[in-house]
Amino acid sequence: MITVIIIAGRDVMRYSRQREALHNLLCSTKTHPDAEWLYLNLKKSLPNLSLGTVYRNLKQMAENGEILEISCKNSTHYDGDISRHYHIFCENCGKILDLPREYISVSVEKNNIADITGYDVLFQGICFDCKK
Amino acid sequence: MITVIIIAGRDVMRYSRQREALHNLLCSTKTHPDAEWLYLNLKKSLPNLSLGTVYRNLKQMAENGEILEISCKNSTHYDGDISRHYHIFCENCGKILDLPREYISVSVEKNNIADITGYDVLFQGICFDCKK
DNA sequence: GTGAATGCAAAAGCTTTGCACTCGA
DNA sequence: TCGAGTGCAAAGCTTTTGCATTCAC
Repeated sequence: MITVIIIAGRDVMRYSRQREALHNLLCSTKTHPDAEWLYLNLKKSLPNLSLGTVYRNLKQMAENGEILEISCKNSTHYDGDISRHYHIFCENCGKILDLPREYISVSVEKNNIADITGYDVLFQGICFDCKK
Repeated sequence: MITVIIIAGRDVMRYSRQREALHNLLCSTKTHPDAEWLYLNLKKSLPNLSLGTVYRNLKQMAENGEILEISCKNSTHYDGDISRHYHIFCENCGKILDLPREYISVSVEKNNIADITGYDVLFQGICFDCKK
């Protein structure tokens, strides 16, 4: 008899300087950058960094729930803040801003279409900087 | 004295068989297709149709508010139903389903971050078909 | 007739992937 | 040591664009 034990959950992950730097940078900025921006900014401290590594790690961290992915017009942005909050896409300058939870209330009733496991609200608007 | 009158709004648009077919197809399906699907399905009745034309018209119609754009993981989907409703992305099969307005309530309070002009809620979940 | 829209194909993003090498445990 | 993670470059997708041609008005 053969017993196969499948252990669910993420694979063992080794420490990597690149992934740590990526996570640190993402947590220290509020600009919701894309992969390209992260790559260019990390190049300063990690000159050998490659874009493939950035994408690989972002994908991995997003799957593990360590960071958030924000799907926006034709490109993906990332957020190191995984607390429940929402985003506003400024139609004028393209920036993505945080909209804290207290401004919004969302309630979902039971339905027979799907079991809802989560949701994301992306607002459109004109940010305070652009209004001026 | 020179008077310049700027007329806001969309440019004059000529009728085009391709655009009409695209809009008809989009309004007659509930599957929230992407450009590729629309292209392949219209090829049957418009054999000379090109993918560039599909993209050009989708972009144009979305800008005019005639159709909706749904930004999803790494590709854009479209919806011919522009009435206020929400979407569920099934994490199992990848389908996008409609979630009628009555199941959801969203309220946004005044804030000093941005003037909010609209929003989109994308739910994640497991659809009824996949649950079975 | 005029120029908006098309078809085609090339180019331009963005993202993933194969492979040899490096480095963490 | 050994295999997960990296760097590099090529490939894969999706989307845009330039240009000659077609077609709506």
